[in-house]
Amino acid sequence: MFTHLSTETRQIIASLYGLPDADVAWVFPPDSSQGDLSTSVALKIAGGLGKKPQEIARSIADAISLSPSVEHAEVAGPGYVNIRLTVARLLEAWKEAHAAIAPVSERDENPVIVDFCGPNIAKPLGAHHLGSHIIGQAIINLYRHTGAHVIGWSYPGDWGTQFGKLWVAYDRWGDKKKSLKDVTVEDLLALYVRFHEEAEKDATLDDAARAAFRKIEEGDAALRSFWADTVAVTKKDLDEIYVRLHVHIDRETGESFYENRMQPIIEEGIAKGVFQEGEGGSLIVPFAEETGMPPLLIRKGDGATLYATRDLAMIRYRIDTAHPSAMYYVVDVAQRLHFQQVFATAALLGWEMPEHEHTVFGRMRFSGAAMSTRKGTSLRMRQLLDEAVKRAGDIITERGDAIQADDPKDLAEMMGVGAVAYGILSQNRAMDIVFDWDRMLSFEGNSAPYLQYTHARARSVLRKAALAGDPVLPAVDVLEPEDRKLLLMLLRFPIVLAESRDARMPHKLTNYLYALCQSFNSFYNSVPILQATAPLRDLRLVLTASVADMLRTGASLLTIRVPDRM
RNA sequence: GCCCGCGUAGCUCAGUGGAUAGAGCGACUGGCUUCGAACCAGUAGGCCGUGGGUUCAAUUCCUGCCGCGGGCACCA
Repeated sequence: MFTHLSTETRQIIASLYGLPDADVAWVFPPDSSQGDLSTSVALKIAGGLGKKPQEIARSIADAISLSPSVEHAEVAGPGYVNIRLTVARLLEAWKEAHAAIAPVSERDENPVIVDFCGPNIAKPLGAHHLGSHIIGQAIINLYRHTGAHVIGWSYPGDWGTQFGKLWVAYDRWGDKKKSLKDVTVEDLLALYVRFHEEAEKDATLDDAARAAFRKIEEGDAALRSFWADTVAVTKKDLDEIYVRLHVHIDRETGESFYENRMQPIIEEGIAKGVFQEGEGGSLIVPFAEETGMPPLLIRKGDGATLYATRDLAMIRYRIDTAHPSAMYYVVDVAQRLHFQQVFATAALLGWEMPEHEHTVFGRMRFSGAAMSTRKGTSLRMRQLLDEAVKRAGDIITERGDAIQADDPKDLAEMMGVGAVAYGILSQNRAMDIVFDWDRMLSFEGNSAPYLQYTHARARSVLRKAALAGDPVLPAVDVLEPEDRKLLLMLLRFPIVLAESRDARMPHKLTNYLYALCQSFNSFYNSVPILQATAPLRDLRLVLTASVADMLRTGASLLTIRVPDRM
C-alpha cells in the first residue's frame, strides 16, 4: 500500500546521504492529529551518519513535501517525519484498499496445505477441538481470499485398538434391535466408557479388544463393516457441526489410510541409518546431543507403529501427490516436541521439505473440574454451541420490539456461534485460552455481536439512503477530521489481511475489525451521514458502505456471519 | 532434573526497538423529540514479574533469579 512512498523516501535518502537501502517504513502515528503517516527512519540512520536526527528528518521532510501525494510534511519529537496526504491520494488509496474485499481470482499453482480438525471417530467433538477447527479454517480462508490454492486437510483418528474395544462392548452390551445406522456418537461413547468400567473388573476384555482390532486389520468382513459403520455415524454427526461452524474440509485421510504406507518409510529410515534399534526391540530416531531432543519412537517393541510413523507417511504422501508450497499444522501446543522431532526426522531422511510449520495454538483451560473422555465428562462442542445460541436467543427475546430481525432463530445462531468463534479468534493463538462462559458468550464490547451490530447499523443507514446502486465516490477536495480518520482506518484493511495471513494469526484481523467498528461507531455518533449536504453526504455513504463491506468480508474470513438487521 | 512457552490495569487480553503503554469486562459521570443506546463521550485504575546488560532510545533484544503452564520413547 505505502510501498511506493517508502521507495520514494528511500530515493530521497540515497540522493541526500548516499544510503540506497535505508529501511523506510511508513506507519500510522499514535495520534491522527500528528499526521496521516509517520516514519522514524531519520532516527535509525542518524547514528551511522553522525548527524542530528532532527536535521536529517528536516531534509527528508523538505524533499518529500514536493511529492504529489503529500500535502505537507513536518518534523516532530526526536526526529519523526510526519506527513499529511493529499485528498486525491487518500481517495485513490481508498479505492485500492476497498478492492481487497473481493477474493483474488488467480490462483497459485502449488497448494498450501493446512492440516486441521483431526477429530476422533466414535467420539463426540469436544469443546477443546474448537481451536484447530476455527483457527485452521480462518487461516485457510485468509490464504484462499488472497490468492493461494489451499487444501484444508483433515486427519481423523479412525484406527487403533479403541475400535477393538468398541466392538467388544457393542457385541456384549450393544442394543442389537437398533440398526447400526441409527446409533449415535453418544451411544458409541457410552459403549467405550462402559468398556473401561468393565475392563477394570475383567482383564480378559483387553485381550478380546486387541484380538478384535487384529481382525479389523486383517479385513474380517463383519468387523470391518462394523468399523465402517462407526465411521459413517461419526461423519454424519461431524457434518452437522461443521455446517454450523462454517468449517469445510477439502481432503480427508484418516490414520487407516496410512496403514500400508508406513512400511516403505521404515525401510527407508533403516537403509539410511536414520532409524536405529532402541530398547526392547523398538525402532527409534536418535538426535544429535546439541538439539536437546529426546529420541523419537518410530516402532514399538511389539512391532506396532505410532503417531510419528503415520505423520512421516503423511508428509511423504502429501509431498508426492499434492506438491505443496507449504504445509501448516494447526495443532495444540502440547505436540510441539512431537512436530520438532518429526520435522527433524524428515530432514535427517534428506527429504526436500516445502515450507512447513507447526502452527501452534494454546490449550483451552477450563476453570472447572478436569475433563476426561474416558469417563465421558468432557464438555461437548455441541453443548457449547447450543448454550451460546440459547443465551443469544434469550437476549433477543428480552429486547423484544427493539429487534429488527427477519428470522430471530437464525440471528441467535449467528450471534451465538459467532461469539464462540470470535472468542477463540480474538486472542493470540499461541496463548492458552482460559475458558469462561461469560467472556466467551459476551454480547457486548469486543465480541461478535458488536461487530454484527455495527454491520447492521451501517446497512440500515444505506437502506435509508435509498440509493439505486452502490454509492459513488464524489469529487471532494477537503476532508473533515472525522472523515479523514475513518478513511485512514479503511486503508489498513488489505495490509492487515496480508499480515494476518503471513503470520497465520487470525487475531490480527479480529483486532482490526474491532478497531474499525469503534471508528465507525464513533464517526456515526459525531457526524450526520444522511443529513449531511452533498458532496459530503455521498462521501460518507461511500465510507459507510465500505465499512459494511469490509466487516462482512473480514467476518466471513473468520467464519462469522453478519446480519443486515438485528 | 532437562527442554520450550508465558508473566502488561481488580479480571480477561492487545501491543511495539522509538513520540503521553491500549482495549473489553467491572466501578463511576454524562449522552436517545435527531441516521439503530447490542452504541458513544469521559473519570478512576500500570516501577509492562524482578536484578543486570546491549542501545541515542528497551515493556519490546540478551542474560541471572522468582512464579505459572506445557513437554520429556513404547498414547495421539
